Amino acid sequence: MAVTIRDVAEKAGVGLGTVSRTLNGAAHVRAATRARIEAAMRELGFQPNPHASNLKRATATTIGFFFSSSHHRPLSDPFFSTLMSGLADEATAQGYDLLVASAPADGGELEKLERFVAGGRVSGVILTDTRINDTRVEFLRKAGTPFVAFGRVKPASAAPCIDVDGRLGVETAVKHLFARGHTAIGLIGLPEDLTCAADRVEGYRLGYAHARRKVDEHAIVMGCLTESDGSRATEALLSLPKPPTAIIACSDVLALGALRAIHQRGLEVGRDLALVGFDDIPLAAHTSPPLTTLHQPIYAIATDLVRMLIKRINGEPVARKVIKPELIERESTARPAGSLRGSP
Amino acid sequence: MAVTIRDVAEKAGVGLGTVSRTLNGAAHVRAATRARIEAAMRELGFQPNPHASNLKRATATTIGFFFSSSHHRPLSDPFFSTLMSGLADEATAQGYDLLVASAPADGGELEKLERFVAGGRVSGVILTDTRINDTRVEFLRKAGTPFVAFGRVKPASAAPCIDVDGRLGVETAVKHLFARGHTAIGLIGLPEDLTCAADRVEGYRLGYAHARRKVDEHAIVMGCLTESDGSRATEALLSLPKPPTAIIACSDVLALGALRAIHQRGLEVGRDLALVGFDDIPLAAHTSPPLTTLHQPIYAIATDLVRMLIKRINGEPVARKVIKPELIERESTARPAGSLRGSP
DNA sequence: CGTAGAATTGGAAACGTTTCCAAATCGTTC
DNA sequence: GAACGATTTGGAAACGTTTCCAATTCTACG
Repeated sequence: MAVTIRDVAEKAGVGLGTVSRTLNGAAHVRAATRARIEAAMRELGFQPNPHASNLKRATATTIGFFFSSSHHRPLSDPFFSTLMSGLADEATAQGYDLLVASAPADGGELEKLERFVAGGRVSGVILTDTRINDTRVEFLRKAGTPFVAFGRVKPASAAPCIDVDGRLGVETAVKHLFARGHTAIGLIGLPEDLTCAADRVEGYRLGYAHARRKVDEHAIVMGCLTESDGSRATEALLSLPKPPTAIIACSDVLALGALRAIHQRGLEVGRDLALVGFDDIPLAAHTSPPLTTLHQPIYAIATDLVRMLIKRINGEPVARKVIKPELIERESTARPAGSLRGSP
Repeated sequence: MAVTIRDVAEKAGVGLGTVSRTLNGAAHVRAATRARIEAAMRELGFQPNPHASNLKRATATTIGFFFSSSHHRPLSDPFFSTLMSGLADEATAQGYDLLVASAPADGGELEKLERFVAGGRVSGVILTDTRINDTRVEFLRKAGTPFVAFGRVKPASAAPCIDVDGRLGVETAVKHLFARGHTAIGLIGLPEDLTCAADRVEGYRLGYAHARRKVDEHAIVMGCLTESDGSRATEALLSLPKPPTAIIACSDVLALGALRAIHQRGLEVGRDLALVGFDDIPLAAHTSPPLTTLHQPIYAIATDLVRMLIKRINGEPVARKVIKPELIERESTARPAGSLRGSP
């Protein structure tokens, strides 16, 4: 049987309470006593039993990360694993455990979430890819569980969140392309139920409005989040009677698909067509040609989410954050439209 | 305060023990009684407190997944997130929680692992990317914690594992390339402390031996696991006095780097040079040209690891598994060597 | 209907902490 | 050195389960 607080107390010749106080911040313990207790702990190899303390405290030092397994985002999206790593690193650094659960968006999501929250299994939850009318948000708000989200949260009062300003991002991209002489820009959008989807389309329209140009509604294709979706959407765009000379894909994985579709048409990105992605996954710098894209600092966002959640758990006020995506210019948009092959 | 087992017992007019038994498999509870108890549970919205049961049972229904954050594999490797998803899905499906922790391979890894294991925080651990003389294996073996690993485990008695037969895989690739008329094949290897690294090099040598050819030691370049490493290694291979006409990269991410480096030299994969990857990440089917690669069923491996671990936790015997990677032929090796531009 | 044996049931004790209150000790000041 | 407040300390009770044993209730059979 493992060594308990009682063994430590006995060995150090003190009471149970004193050992417990030493464990938790050492308030009201004389330095000499504490030293003795700590020595005893070391000597006995004492490890506090988390279950006992969780039970008594009716909470856990555990953060829950909940993601939809089969929603839109493919499992292999580098976005996801970078986020995951940031969460794990920061949670560990802050002395929290990270509990991970997945559920298909369509079925049993709330049940999973309930189990997650029930009995204080976690002290707070992190959501990602928030949706319009997100039932998870509603559920957590009702349950009174502290949570934060990556992606806008609808009743702003429900929880703080980190949101990347996709509107600004796409608008910047559109302006960038217009500045390089493009006139017809295609947009590959995200699944419409994601909060960020509408934003990005809006940014697209803003960019057009700013240039006093009229949006060709056929040049907006809504996709999902996989590479194949990107290819398909690009096919559609290139088959338009008046195909665009530039394409903005709302995620890098979509852009990778676009890259391939363009290539398969015998065209070359950067020479025949411009392409802009969104995310700046590490791979984006390494495609051929390297991809101009809107950078989201995903790892930093992940660590920040953890810090925000912990503050929230501790009852401190936390403000929502909006991050401006930065346009990373690479070769996929290097050539001005006028010099593109096949341009008028 | 939450509703407890005691409230349920009272409401259903039964004793504590009966409710508890109903919760855990309903052994020795009459159907009528159980129905009454379940009704009471539903009515009161009872959720068992996991901390209490963990404390009493001195264990948790929790699986720990431990990964090295900054070892070699980049955070964004799709390999990793696919694995992660498989673990999460299967653990959830089996009624287990998944606890995730990361630590840099060089510092504090064992301390993290200890905290992980201490006090029964997890009932078993899953490791990945096992290393030669892996201290984690040693630690877990000594601690008596059930664990399984993705990657060979050295004292085979320590734990069951799933290993992909990299030797066979690379040998197959070499044979495939020889069969297509190649004579000089470069190999981009993995970090040498990984158990799988040596295997793959060995497979390479076997393939050469089988063809009664002599290995050019300069054609073996050890890399890490990032895209840039792949580029760098490819640069080195292409700068050899007698550059290879085909390259095998020991991971798809490395192959992506190779793809770029080759492209930057003005060469084209599939036309001027053949390329084979390892992993078959989803992207591999979508590069240009699509990548011939050795398929590892990562998601299936992940779910299987979970099942194996649970068996192990329950004391059932579990055998190690060796998976044969399957060569997926795509266009990156489509053309026989004789037709390659610049071939003799 | 009685009885043995099996199946079901009730409830006390225990898991290892934290938390509270009362008791003991300390340090100051008169 | 007495008195007093502040600080430190000890330990019982409680957190919500599980698990055991003993007690009770069934079932089947003569």
